[in-house]
Amino acid sequence: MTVQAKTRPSPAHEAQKFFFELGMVQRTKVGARLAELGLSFSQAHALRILDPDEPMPMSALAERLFCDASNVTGIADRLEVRGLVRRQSLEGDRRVKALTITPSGMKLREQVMELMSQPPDAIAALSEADQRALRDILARAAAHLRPAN
Amino acid sequence: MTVQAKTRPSPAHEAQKFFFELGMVQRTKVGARLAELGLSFSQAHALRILDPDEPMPMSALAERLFCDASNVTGIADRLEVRGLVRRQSLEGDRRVKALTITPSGMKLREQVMELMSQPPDAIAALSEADQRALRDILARAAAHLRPAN
DNA sequence: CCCAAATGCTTGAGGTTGTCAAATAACTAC
DNA sequence: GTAGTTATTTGACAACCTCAAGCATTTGGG
Repeated sequence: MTVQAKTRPSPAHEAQKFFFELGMVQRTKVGARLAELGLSFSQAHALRILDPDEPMPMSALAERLFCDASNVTGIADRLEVRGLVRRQSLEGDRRVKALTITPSGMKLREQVMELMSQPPDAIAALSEADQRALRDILARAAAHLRPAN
Repeated sequence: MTVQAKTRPSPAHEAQKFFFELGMVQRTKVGARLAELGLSFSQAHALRILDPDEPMPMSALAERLFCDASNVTGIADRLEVRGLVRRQSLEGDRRVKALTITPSGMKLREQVMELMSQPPDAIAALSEADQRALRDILARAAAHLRPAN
């Protein structure tokens, strides 16, 4: 009998491999399209997170971006210079500066949303049934993100 | 009748949203674990791509990393300084420098493989059936990556 | 054979992201 | 009101990334 080098990877492990591969390709494709809009990935992601109707404190944005608050300063700077976003001291607590999207920022945000919510070709090429099943499974997985951690 | 603001997003669009969310969380978690090993994401990914048995030209690595060749110079530099990797001029064409993993690099590579192929908690928490279905669907999706593009 | 063009890598300039520690300003509680 | 917290900023530093230019080597045509 031949040597079995390793036990066969679990379904979750194999899923992870494909997941990573798809994510990597998508990230670079999206990155290229964003560059055409003059946006970095982080800038675009920030623009996407900001609520058009509700100014968001920079610390809250940092949390959503999973990064240090000092990092948000730079990102906000670059967005503000381009007139996409405005810093607005919160009344009641002038320490916190909330970010609002300008009309010009809203226009760009639309394009970013469109671009980044587009599924990768590899997923768009799946059958209707697969797409539906994928959505449902990922929805269940994403649900596990909230409660535990 | 009420105004229907937008048409309901397609399954693929919704799947993409969850996909992105899961990927984002996983990336930061893995990034933190890699930092403990003293590796950046790019360095770890490079280490993972390198074939332990077959020296890989730097240009080939650049292609796999979806980045400019000049970028690989820096990444290889940092890996080489730490003794994880060695540059080796290819005999037959001394222009190309192929990267080989050192024994010390192999040890670290093992840990990186272990770490990065671990599925995120959110996926590990799925039922066996879901994990299997997810793997199969993603495998079909990933298959679309090769031929077309 | 020899020179021009192509190829693989490196270098340098310039920009973004990211972290940490320290500074500043503003609030809160005693 | 003073001491301690909290939100943002600043500065120092490192990694990543791209582009253009440079260097060495190889290749191909005359």
